[in-house]
Amino acid sequence: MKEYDHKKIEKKWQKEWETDGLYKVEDDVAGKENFYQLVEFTYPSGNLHVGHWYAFAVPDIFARYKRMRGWNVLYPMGFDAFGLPAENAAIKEGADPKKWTYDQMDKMRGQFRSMGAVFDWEREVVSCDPSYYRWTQWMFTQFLKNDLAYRAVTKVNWCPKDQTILANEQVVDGCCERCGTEIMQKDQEQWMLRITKYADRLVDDLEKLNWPNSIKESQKNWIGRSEGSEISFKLSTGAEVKVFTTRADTLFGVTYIVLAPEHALISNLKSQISNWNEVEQYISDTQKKSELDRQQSKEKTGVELKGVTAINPANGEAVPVWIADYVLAGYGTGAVMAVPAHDERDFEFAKKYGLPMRRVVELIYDSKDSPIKSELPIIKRDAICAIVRNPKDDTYMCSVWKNGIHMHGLVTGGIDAGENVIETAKREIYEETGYKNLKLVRGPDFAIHSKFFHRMKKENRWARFQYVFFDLVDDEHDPISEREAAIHDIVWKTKSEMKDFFSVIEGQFLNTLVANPEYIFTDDGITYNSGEFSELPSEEARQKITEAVGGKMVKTYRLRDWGISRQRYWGVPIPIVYDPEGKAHPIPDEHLPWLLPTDVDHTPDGTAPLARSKELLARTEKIFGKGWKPEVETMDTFVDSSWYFYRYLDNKNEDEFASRLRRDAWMPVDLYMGGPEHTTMHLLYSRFWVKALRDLGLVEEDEAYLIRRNRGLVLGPDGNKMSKSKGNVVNPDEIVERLGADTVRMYLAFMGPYGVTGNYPWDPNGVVGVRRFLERVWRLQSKVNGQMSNVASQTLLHKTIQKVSEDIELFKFNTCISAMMICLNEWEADSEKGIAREDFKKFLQILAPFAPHITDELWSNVNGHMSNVPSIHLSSWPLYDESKITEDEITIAIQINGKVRGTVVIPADIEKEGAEAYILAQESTKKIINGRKIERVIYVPMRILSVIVAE
RNA sequence: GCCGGAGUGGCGGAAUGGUAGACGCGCUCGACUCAAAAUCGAGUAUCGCAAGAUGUGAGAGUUCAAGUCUCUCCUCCGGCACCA
Repeated sequence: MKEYDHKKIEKKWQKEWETDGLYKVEDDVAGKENFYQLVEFTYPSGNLHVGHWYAFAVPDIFARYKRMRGWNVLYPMGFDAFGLPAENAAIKEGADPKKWTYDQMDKMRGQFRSMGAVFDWEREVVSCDPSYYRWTQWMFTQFLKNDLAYRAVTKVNWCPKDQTILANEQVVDGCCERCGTEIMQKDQEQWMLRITKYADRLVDDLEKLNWPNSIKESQKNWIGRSEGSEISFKLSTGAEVKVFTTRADTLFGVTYIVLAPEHALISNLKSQISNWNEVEQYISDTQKKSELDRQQSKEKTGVELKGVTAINPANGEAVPVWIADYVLAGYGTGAVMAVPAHDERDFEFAKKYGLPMRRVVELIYDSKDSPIKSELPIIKRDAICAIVRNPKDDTYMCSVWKNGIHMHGLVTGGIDAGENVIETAKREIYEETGYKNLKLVRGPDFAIHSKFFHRMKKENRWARFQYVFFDLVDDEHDPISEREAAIHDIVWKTKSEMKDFFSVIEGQFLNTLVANPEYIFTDDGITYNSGEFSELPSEEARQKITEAVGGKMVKTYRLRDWGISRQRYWGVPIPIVYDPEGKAHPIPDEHLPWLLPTDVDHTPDGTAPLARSKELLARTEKIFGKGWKPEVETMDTFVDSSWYFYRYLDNKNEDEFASRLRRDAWMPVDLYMGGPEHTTMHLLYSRFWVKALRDLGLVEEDEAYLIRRNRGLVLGPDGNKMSKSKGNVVNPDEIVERLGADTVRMYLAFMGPYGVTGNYPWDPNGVVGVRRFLERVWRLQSKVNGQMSNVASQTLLHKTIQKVSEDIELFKFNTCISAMMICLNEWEADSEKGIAREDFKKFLQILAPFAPHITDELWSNVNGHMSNVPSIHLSSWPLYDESKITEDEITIAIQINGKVRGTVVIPADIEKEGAEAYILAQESTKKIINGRKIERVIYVPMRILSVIVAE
């Protein structure tokens, strides 16, 4: 037997597969269903790193498995070849971006081939190729004609280092996602795509996708839909301000309104504003602040617009109008109504500037101790709840009810006619506890509404307890009446003890109140002090109040339209020309592709390099006439990747981006595996793109990716993210050279489950472990003989087939490999008997997707080239035989009082009742039970016998 | 702060509510060898000589039985964040 020579074997089979066209994919194969598996096409960085292997070689296991399962699988490959990195690298090396990119792609194709993946290179897609971007341009013109693309002046994110505009999605913490430079805000005209038109569908359609919850939630967060009301406030000047609020239920609590400094109305009010200088100063100060500064400044600032007031439409009250930069111009209506009693930010602002607050929503809860009885009427009461602190030891007065009527645990009582809250509280404290020297420290302010059944009075109560806080002045107290003494005891509890003492809601609320003197109530509750809208649940109040003041319920989104203009060279030219009047026209279809000119110095200087192209201008004038000017901006590369999966289907089609026939054959993508970094960018953009194409009647589906799985990250051996500066980069070429592609593929699959976002350090020893496994498989061929397999090894094999078949469907490649290792371990331990050829062949088949080269070699070796199947990869996935998996004997664990004390082996064919008696009759069981009285027996077939005995 | 996810040996990780730590790495001992590597065999959660006890971020709960279910809390990762 020769040694396992991975180099020779891998080279041989890669060549063989290519010669035989083994992985060429037809669109329609009789008797087979199509399966479209996708991974994001890669950027041509010029060098394949471990991340690429993890991204492409591991999913290849699944693609190969699906093929063996009888699917016609398309798992294509291509290059996302436009964009900044190529351009920057080219500039750095003084090379032409095009040449540089094509050179890198050549290098990478060779590296990709060493993976032994099933890519059909005939279908390759290259986004910077005119045959591709012709369709990117065409789609843009279609969007333009259907009002999905438009040109507008907007605030844009400008990266001073890369000298280009960035999409919101490309700005992270106020810095450029790519180079980390702090971005600037700038007004600029650019081409926009109307993604906001799809905001609702982008949220709602997530429902039907088999995607991880985390991606769905991230996309929802990103879109940031919030449902609220738009309400108009009339100003004293006659103008009107619309505000957006999600809390219309608090409208009666408005004590001022705030406009964003950029609000368009402000300049119109100039003549009425008495402190205009101050206002103007504030606005210009705000404009000078960078976005980052504005986000990070915690201290709220603002200026009152003196001489102007706003009328609260709910109660006709005049309230002051302020401008402040905590209100964002770009969200909602750029103006808010301020309710300091129920909003943290308004509260902070009001506190700083001495603005009043008014509480209009209170907490309400239904008692769980004593729930109301639905057949009885509910009687409302005003009541107090006294919180009495002993300042000496910081404990609080609580009462323990002796007769089980416990409802509150504090001193409470109804307010009598003509009595005020403080008097009531003092009277109740005296009656119940005898203490008489009290100092009022706070209240009455907060109130909570409690609905409960009053057990002594036998009636339903809806009590509004107003909280009053006292400190004990001294310990002096009188004896209390016998009647009071009979129902409760007074105990003193610390803050933390109180938490456990009360029912959950009450305790939490109380603790918050006690701990935080500045607590404000921001939750939904029940309205109060709100005129005819009082005592309504928040939800209901929002609707009724909005309607009553002539407002409307609206949805607002955080998502902005997608700006696609880039002032760089290496991208798709935006297919637009301007006539002599400056009006934009799409380039007609017959002039597409609208080629990227080559006569350009593309050193970035903040202006679009295409503006310097004589070639482009000349072409424009030649086709459209003198005075016409070309658009000089290029497109964001996220446009290219928004539709690339269609082009794989029909990459040579010159008449359409993809024919209906091909699209019907393959779309939607069945399985999309990729990186978590694409969650709110590529995945959102391309979902929008597909929906837009569908609305234009260009495709059938409105979601392109049925199943999405995000992969994890491979870290360096030191547990850190691989980076050149840390010197922890693992070079896959070197490992492939030394240990083989099969080993690298399998090791990456073995590190942990695929399709979950986890981080796995690359363990150099771990790779060797996988290599050892393959060597042992290799050596096992010498034990293969033509004999019938024995029962034990068959049982093992079929269990292994079952485990691998099940786990591979769940992308748990790690446990598949583990199962195959177990099988090999046991076969080896028992190897004198030899391995039946048929068993070994089945084992190779389940290993084939993981290690395609070595298995094809061994397959041809054990078959002696006599097989009618020339490659193992054309064979069918072996099915396990249920009858071979069942064991004759099973091991049952014996549990005594919940603890495992031993095991018993029983014949597998004993019925449930029989088994119980059989196990109990075993000597070993009796020994464990040791004569104790059996009180209960629970038998779980195949697993465990749980015995409860008297101690 | 809000939303989502995760916490298990020295490490990566296994465990339909049913014998926690499979499999791999590492480590220890042994065989082979002049020696080393490779390979093979035995062992490897913690404490304990052992019997046994303890153990899945912390604490409660449900259950005959909890890594798994429920609640509270802590830590880490991802998304959003002065978003009204």
